[in-house]
Amino acid sequence: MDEELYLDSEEFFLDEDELIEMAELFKMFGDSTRIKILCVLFEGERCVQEITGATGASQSAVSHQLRLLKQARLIRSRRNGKQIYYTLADDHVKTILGMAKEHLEE
Amino acid sequence: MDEELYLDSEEFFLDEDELIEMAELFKMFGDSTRIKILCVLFEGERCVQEITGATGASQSAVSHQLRLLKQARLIRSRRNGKQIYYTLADDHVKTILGMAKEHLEE
DNA sequence: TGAATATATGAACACTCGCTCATATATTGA
DNA sequence: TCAATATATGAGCGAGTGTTCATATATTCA
Repeated sequence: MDEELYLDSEEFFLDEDELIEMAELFKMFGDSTRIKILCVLFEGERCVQEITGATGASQSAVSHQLRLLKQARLIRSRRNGKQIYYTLADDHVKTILGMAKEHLEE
Repeated sequence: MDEELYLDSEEFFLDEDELIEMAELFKMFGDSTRIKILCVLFEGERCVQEITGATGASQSAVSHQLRLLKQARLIRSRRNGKQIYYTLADDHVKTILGMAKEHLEE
């Protein structure tokens, strides 16, 4: 019930909280609109208009998803005048997507 | 609408189909029961009973999730007598989970 | 063959998710 | 201050998800 899962000799293990955190993280990658947004941000900082244009989703849909991505700490934002600019929070996002792509290419 | 997303100088890009495939892949990691199952399989081949015991989920729940993981080609199965043994399909699973863990530890 | 065991499967349900639509908030410039 | 622009937010919906419960299928062994 409350046991930890120990993973091989490299001491990779997850307790119940980490498990849930990890599932939450992956849920963020489990939607193509969000992946699109992240991919757009791979190229650098972008404002909502730009993201909306590049993804083809509605302004509202993009805004909702940006909120989720921000809550998950995958992206950061800063205001500049009327626009709000978003960037990837760290490089792991890119690495994780890269791994996934490698997996799919087999 | 139908545009591809080009990602930085490394030529990382995704067309619409790859985007959906990738989202489907990540959805598989987006549930703690499934992550538990994958983690159990990190240690090697396991039968359903063992997986059920290690995860604490019901036999039926485990079986349903194993089917999804198999459909997603993340695991393989082989029958040995009454039991069916499951294994990870490749090493990327481990790498992807490892990346996620690294991300969460920051 | 028949009981016991291991696993899979289908239906049903509560819950979650991503979207749209309408509207609110924030900022700028006239 | 007011209109225009950029973004965020809340309600509501249709679709999808993970579980349980009951049952089906497969295999072994007596």
